[in-house]
This record gives sequence, structure tokens and C-alpha cells, in this order.
Amino acid sequence: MPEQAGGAAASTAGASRREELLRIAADLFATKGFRNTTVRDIADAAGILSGSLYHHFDSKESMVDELMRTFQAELFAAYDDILASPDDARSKLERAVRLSFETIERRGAEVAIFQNEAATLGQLERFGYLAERNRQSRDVWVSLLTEGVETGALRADLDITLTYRFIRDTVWVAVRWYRPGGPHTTTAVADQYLTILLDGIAKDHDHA
Amino acid sequence: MPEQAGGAAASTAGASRREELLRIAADLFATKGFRNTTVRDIADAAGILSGSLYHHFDSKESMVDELMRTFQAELFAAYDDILASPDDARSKLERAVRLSFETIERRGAEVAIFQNEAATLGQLERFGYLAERNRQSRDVWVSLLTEGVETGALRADLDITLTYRFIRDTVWVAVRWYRPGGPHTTTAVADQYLTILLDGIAKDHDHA
DNA sequence: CACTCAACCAAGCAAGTGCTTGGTAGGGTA
DNA sequence: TACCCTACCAAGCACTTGCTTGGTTGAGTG
Repeated sequence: MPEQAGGAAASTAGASRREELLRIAADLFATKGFRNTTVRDIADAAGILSGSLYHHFDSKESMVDELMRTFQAELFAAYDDILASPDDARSKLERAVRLSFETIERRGAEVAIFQNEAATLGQLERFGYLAERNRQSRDVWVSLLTEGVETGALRADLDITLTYRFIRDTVWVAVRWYRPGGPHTTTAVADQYLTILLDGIAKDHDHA
Repeated sequence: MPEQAGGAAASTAGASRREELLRIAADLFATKGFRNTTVRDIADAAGILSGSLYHHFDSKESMVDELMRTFQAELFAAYDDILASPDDARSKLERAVRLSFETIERRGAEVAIFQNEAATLGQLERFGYLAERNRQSRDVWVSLLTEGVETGALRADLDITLTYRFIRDTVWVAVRWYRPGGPHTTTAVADQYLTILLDGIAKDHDHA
């Protein structure tokens, strides 16, 4: 009788049922939005009834909560790795950029959810850590850029704050159009962006 | 008796009540999202009851529809101006970038709504023109970039499609953080972005 | 003065929403 | 055999949501 199986159920074999449901929810949150996704949507996609979700999770809210917490923990561990490395500023900046595009590939749903829902969810006390993570992230980029300017690797006339925002916007909003398995690899995308970011799109006449 | 006036009512004096309500709705759609904004939210902000909105509009959906149609018409008229100008490719590209940031200042709510809801709304037949406008916009940027490469103003090794996406993402997503009356003018923001986009953030050692 | 009309109110309906409650099936374990 | 535990079902409650309907008000207009 339980041979319904809506759609994306039998994918992750070894994972627990709970993780399986979380992934289904993540994909729906990412594509339809959190508020716009009903518990019945999630249940349908999993092939169960909506009430059965509450055997695994306290609430719909705690599903995003768990998704965001684990995602942020993973991401900032990677940031820490970069910051702790002995590389020069330019190399670390490059690594940070590449990390973003790779994260979009590996954790696309989580990135999309964070991009689209952080402002709304952040108003709830429970999700206060999202704003805190935002500050942390800004500090990472600003310190890398500042170090780059101070060591002479980057131009001295940059507005660090604006530059940070431009970079952050571009590397994360790419989640809207980047598709794993599509025409571009994350490496190709990162290469092209780093080329533009570092040297610009204008033809350098003085070199020709 | 009608001295309720929730909040942002008595702003546009000469405007008709209808336009006033549209603006209130636009601000709410932009900050809370379309689906996440209820007709009661809009009515409260206008100081009336939710049912009274239906004296002015057919539905909540037709409110966004009207907002998006007039916005797109205005924006693409400006694009056409740029395309029709006799300037060289680099100047036209600069104008297109500046136009985006200025549009964020003048029509911030509409830009935010389009950025956040186009994917969701676009699935409805009624909003099919949003996808069409997206294609038009891409064509504008791609043709400007292509002309730039062909005339030698831009580097020949650019991936036009990726470059287009990077530029589009950065100039439009700025609506998330740019605040009119804040620390930066649109001109300052556009100047800084054009500097980075054209010449990059790396220090050019060959010039020193 | 009779009439019109834009703008609104008061009340409520039908559909959808998150979540609860009490129960069941079936595999493992003492 | 008796027990337990995970994963689920069936039904429904309380609330929110977009929208409808019939009526009211007050500023005009012939």
C-alpha cells in the first residue's frame, strides 16, 4: 500500500529517512520559497501524509533552521581554513571566490534558501544567527581585501565596502543561474570571474 | 471620520488614490515578498479595510501586474535610448550600467519585486511577458559586449554569456543593499563598479 | 433638490495552511 | 510470547488568506 512515492524519494540510499526528508524540503524551499512551500508539498514529494512529517520534525520552521545551521557551520569552517592559510592576500581572495562557486554546486539549495529567505527569517529571534553569520562573512571579505591593499596586491583607490558588496553579490547570486552538469564547470565560472574581477574587461592598450 | 491613515498614506499629494495604493502595495511586495504580503497588510498600511481594495483593483495579482508592466515599459524605453545613440560601445556599456543603479534609486520597489518574484510569477501565463523582457534585456547586454569586443574596446578572451551574467547580477542585486539617501550616491556606486569592471581590482604593476 | 459616483465599511465564505491527536503496521528484541 | 520502537495514516481543528456582497457616506453636479 505504501507504494506512492511522489518523486525524488529513492535517491539517497544510505541516508536516514530524516535526512532524506530534509533534502526534499531543502529543494522545495529553494525553488518555491520557504513560505510558499507547504508541509503538504513536502509530504507529497516524499510520498507520505503531511502529519507524518511531525514524527521527524517539530515544525516546518525547524527544518529550515537545521538546514541553515549545518550549512553555515560547514561554510565557515571552510572560511577559517582559508584565513588560517599562509598564502598571500591575492591567493586567499581567489580561494574565497572559488569556495563560493563550489558551494553553490555542492549546496545549491542551502545557498538559495539563505539568499532568498535570510532577510525574512532573520526577523525571528530564532534565526538571529543568520545576521551574525552575515557580519562574520563580511569581515572575512573585508579583511582579505584590506590585506590585499596593504600588501600592494590590490589597487589602493578601492572603496573596500563597495568592492566587498560587488564581489559578494556576484559570487552568491550565481546560484540563480548556475546549474550543476550544465555548460560550465564551477572552475570555469570562477576562472572567468576572477579574470574580470582582477584585471577588468577593458582591453589594456598599454600592454598591446 | 476617515482620519485613520495607517502609515505611508499622505505622501504623494497629487496622485490619485489608486496610484497611492499601488505605491503602498509596491513597497510591501518589495520588502515582504508578493505571496508573503496579504491584502490586509496593504489595506492596513493604507488605513482602509481589505475589501475596499477591490473597488480599485481586480485582484492582488493585477496589482503586481500593473506595477511590472509600467516598470518594464519605462526601463526598456531607456534601453532603447542607449542602443539608438551614436556613442561607441564602451560609452553605451557605461550608460547601461549607470541606468541600472539609477533605476534602483528611482524604482527600487519595482526592481526588488522583479528580482525576487519574476521566477515565481513567470510560471503564470499572465506574467509570460516577464520572461520575454528577460530575453530582451539579455540581448541588450550581449550586443553591447559583442560590439565592444569587435571594436577592440574590450578584451577578446571574454566569455560573453558569463560576463553578461556577472554584470547583470551585480548591477541589479544591488537593490538589496542600496538605500537612497544613504552613504553612497548612485553615481559613486556606478563609478566604483565601472572602475572595477573595466580595469579590475588588481594593482597593475606594468604601469607603476 | 434629486441624483450620481468614487471611496469606503461590515460581514462573511471557501479554500488553504501549520499542526495535533489517537491509532496502526511491521520489524527487531528479551 | 510479550514488548518496544520507528515510521506512518486518518481525521480534523484553529487560523489565515483572497475575494465577494450589499450597503453607507459625503462631495459634487444638473
